[in-house]
Amino acid sequence: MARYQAGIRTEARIVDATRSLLAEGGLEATTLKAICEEAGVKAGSFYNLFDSKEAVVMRVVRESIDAVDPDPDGAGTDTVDDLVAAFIRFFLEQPEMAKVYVIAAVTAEATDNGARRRFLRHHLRRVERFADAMARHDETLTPDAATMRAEILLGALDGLAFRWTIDSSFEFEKFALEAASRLS
Amino acid sequence: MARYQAGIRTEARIVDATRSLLAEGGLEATTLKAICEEAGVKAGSFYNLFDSKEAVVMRVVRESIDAVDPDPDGAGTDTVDDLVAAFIRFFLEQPEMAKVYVIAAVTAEATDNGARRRFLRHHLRRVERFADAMARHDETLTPDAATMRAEILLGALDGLAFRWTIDSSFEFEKFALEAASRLS
DNA sequence: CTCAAAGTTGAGGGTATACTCAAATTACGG
DNA sequence: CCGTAATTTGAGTATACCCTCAACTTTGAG
Repeated sequence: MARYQAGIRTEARIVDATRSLLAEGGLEATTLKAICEEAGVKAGSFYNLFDSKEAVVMRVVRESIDAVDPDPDGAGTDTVDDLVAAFIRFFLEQPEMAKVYVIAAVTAEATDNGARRRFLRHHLRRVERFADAMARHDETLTPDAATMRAEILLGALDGLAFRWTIDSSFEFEKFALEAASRLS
Repeated sequence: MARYQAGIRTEARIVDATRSLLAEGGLEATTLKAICEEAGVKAGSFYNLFDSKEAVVMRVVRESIDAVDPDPDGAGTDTVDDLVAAFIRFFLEQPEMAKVYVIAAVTAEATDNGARRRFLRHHLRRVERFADAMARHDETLTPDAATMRAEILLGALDGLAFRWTIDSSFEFEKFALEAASRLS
């Protein structure tokens, strides 16, 4: 038998609650208790719909990243500038979410539940997107050279974003754009 | 009355135990219980010598970073290459410690106990070291331009190191050196 | 309607954490 | 030695967390 509408609505409320808590107070504020209270649901209901707290957190983070994708359909029409702008937008518009992403990625290494591999896959896809855009713009670029440039540019963007998380007065956008112009 | 030798030795044992645990299993393995067991000390003794678990962890991380400084006395003789090499060395030789540094820096933002400011101060000092070394090498560089270059280079190094923490097969050193040559 | 499956409840299990403190013990200058 | 202050003990406190489960209610297709 198919799912009931009630369950689907509850799931949506839990996801919304998680997103709201993550955006406002980061991972620290996003306890199971808080999620359930915000969603108006008891713990048992949560575990009827999700395997773990981590599952819903990862889902929200993933959705947030996808939401700023300049080319969600993978049509191959995005430029490096588009991609850099999307990256900057993610960090400026959703700083707490970005921090959760960083923390989750770093700590995922300890727990071998496949989270690390997911992060890596996501990163590699992003590298590929950047490299493709670079190759489209400069046809003399070999694939390997494009990949290297993409890794370094993404590294710089990640590092500057990290820099900004520990000092919100850092002019992240300015430095990120400068880094992009030097590295693409 | 002055400190007893016993207390000084106990403090050293606790620091050693913490360093060993951090290096082997990261923050996750470094619980108060584990520290006390490894050091052969009860919890009460620990709190007679340290204000908190965080205090000893931060001390060990700081000492580890200082241990690879190419110019500990600040004589102003270090080159950009020296600084980059020291950075790479810290991550390659003490990967768990590096991860602890990253996690602590990211999560420090939530807790306002001054940890964030310490990280920022440390970063700014490093930026200054890089910028000075750049300015010494190229005297036409204005201080502002040198600072910007230093921030971007350090951002790239941080980002590539982060990249490496989620995939140990990533050729961190190769990419870091390439980034340094493109950005300095 | 019926009734099986989907969804919900909510108290509490299990576990881990950092940290405290009054009392006992030890170090060591005088 | 003596006495004081440094050190150590270790059982506990306080707390927070994620998650479970058996009983109950609601849904909606046939």
